[in-house]
Amino acid sequence: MQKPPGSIRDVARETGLSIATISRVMNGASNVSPKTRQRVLEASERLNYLPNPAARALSTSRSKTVAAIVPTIAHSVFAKFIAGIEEALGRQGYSLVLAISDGDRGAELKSARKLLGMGAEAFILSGADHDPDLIDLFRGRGVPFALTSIWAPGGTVPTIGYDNAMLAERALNYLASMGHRRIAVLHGPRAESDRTMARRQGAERLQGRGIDLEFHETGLSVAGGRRAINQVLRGGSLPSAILCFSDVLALGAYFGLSRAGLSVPGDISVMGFDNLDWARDAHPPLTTIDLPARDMGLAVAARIMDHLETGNPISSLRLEARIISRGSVRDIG
Amino acid sequence: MQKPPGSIRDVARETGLSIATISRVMNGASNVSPKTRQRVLEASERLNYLPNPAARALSTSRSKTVAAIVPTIAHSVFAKFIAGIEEALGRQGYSLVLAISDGDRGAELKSARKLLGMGAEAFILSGADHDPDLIDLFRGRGVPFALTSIWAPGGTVPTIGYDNAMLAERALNYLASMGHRRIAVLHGPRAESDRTMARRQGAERLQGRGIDLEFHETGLSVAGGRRAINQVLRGGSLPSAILCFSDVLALGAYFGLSRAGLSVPGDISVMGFDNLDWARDAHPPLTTIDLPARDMGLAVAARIMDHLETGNPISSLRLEARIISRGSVRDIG
DNA sequence: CTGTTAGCGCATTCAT
DNA sequence: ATGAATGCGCTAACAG
Repeated sequence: MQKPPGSIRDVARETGLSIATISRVMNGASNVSPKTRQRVLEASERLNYLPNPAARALSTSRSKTVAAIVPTIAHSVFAKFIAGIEEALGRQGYSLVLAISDGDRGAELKSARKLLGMGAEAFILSGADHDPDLIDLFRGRGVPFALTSIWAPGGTVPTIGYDNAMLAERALNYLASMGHRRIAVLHGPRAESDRTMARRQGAERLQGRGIDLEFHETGLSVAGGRRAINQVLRGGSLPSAILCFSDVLALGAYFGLSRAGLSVPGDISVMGFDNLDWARDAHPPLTTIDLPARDMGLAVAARIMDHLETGNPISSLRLEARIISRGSVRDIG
Repeated sequence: MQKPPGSIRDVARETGLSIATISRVMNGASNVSPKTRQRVLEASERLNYLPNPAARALSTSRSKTVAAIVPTIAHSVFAKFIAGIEEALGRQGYSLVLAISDGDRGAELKSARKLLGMGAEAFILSGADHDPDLIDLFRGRGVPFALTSIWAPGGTVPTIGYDNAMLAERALNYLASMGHRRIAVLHGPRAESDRTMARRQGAERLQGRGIDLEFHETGLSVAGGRRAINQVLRGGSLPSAILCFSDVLALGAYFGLSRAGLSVPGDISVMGFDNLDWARDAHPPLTTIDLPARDMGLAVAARIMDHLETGNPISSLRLEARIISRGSVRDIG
């Protein structure tokens, strides 16, 4: 089928040099005379030569390939995260192999097996919830990996992300500082995401302490946000603010409220989580928590590559996320 | 660093068989006695053995890896597209290596070189606009590739996508059929996307024929849509409808119009392009063109794998996209 | 600075 | 149904 690409020997023959020298040039070794290097480069160009990656990988037992398994890429936080990973890896000549698990532990395990079998050297996972066999698999083979979107100090595995519980608590405190006492919290399915669970737990710490919380679990989508809003509106007395554990839900809330003829923040305040691209340009501009998804991608990738090259352990990292005050929360204090 | 994973020889030793037999079992060859197969499988399990992908690739000159280079994954049409590719590849044991070009031809070329050098067997590109060197590179090495998001029959390269010009024309015809004669068209930077260009050209075919068109080129983002709306509003007489060449722009339009106190579709109609997840749940629900992004991903992946396995040429495919009438376009006819 | 050589781990003839 | 031997293309010691 494929025309067999030229091998290192062809270049050696063409230049009258040995394959070792060609190899040196292709790997940027220093101990090659400039003239020879030049000659080799030209010949490679002429012969359209490119080192065979499989042979190289076999010889060095390095593939320079890192795998990421994410639950979805449809939500742009993940998209940004992936873009960050890809950018960092690319800068150092690494490649990204991607798999999507749809939040299913079994699918994740299966993907991991496949990717391992394709030569991935390290893995980037999301969240803390994984098939135990997965972790065993990695441990057993000494495959480096890191968990992201969470920060769980003390554990034995490196985590690079945010303190979800704390952020939720802080968001609620912010709303409280604006005078809100009765708050509805919208979030996605807890079963699908330990991040969601952590946020909810963080929020629950405020329960009672003068704050009245009502939780609404719904689908993690605009449709879900809208449905949840309908529920909220059907309730007895309206909350003065709505905290959404994702901007996607907040968008659904916007639409639902608009449909109901309620104005934000005049009638009700809305706060999000993520700081998606459109948040700034929404009407009204959405007050939300800025999650540094891209930075998270850059950070894991950097740490993983460092580990791969130096053997330094992958250290955990807590990323800062700050509240961005825009127009969707009214001070009723 | 890494504990050296067991090799085929370890399994051979453990079972007292030859490496050839182990290889046969690992590849599901038929000519192995069930008992032996069983024995091998157990030993592999026990030794935690996994065939070395590099060695396998070197021996077979197949990596079962397909590369996709997309301009971005931030827009969910692309995210869906990628998800489709990944799903189809995964089902057949292929892996996806992903690179993001940010719409830059040079970056795309560079990524392609890298991915080729990592063993990608085939490439999935977006649109028709690429560095000539890229195509030469593929041609020169006999690397299969396909262009997506466009459908350009007659060309020498396989294209799998939609007829962008025709879709734009059809969208405009739809608006015309609803009585709209004065229409503003919002679109992203033409320089960055030949799809945008094609759509605009398709739209221009309606110029004059009783339809009055005004084009607004802006950033491909919610912010861009909102800015463009401000421009539209500053113009003399208002158009009765706005056609956005992306739902993302339509969302910006919604916000911009809402800000201006204009109601959709009461004061002005809005139509999108993409049918993103939220379109159905927007308020009002967005009338748009449903682009089958996921199907497109499934289709390219399937065709590429078929080519890789059988040598059949990759055939082009025109995907259907239909208009979804929802509430954002009013019949003023 | 350059050449020689020995594997890397596996798939694959060719025998048996 | 199984085994022995060869080579895939390259890197890394070692030799000079």
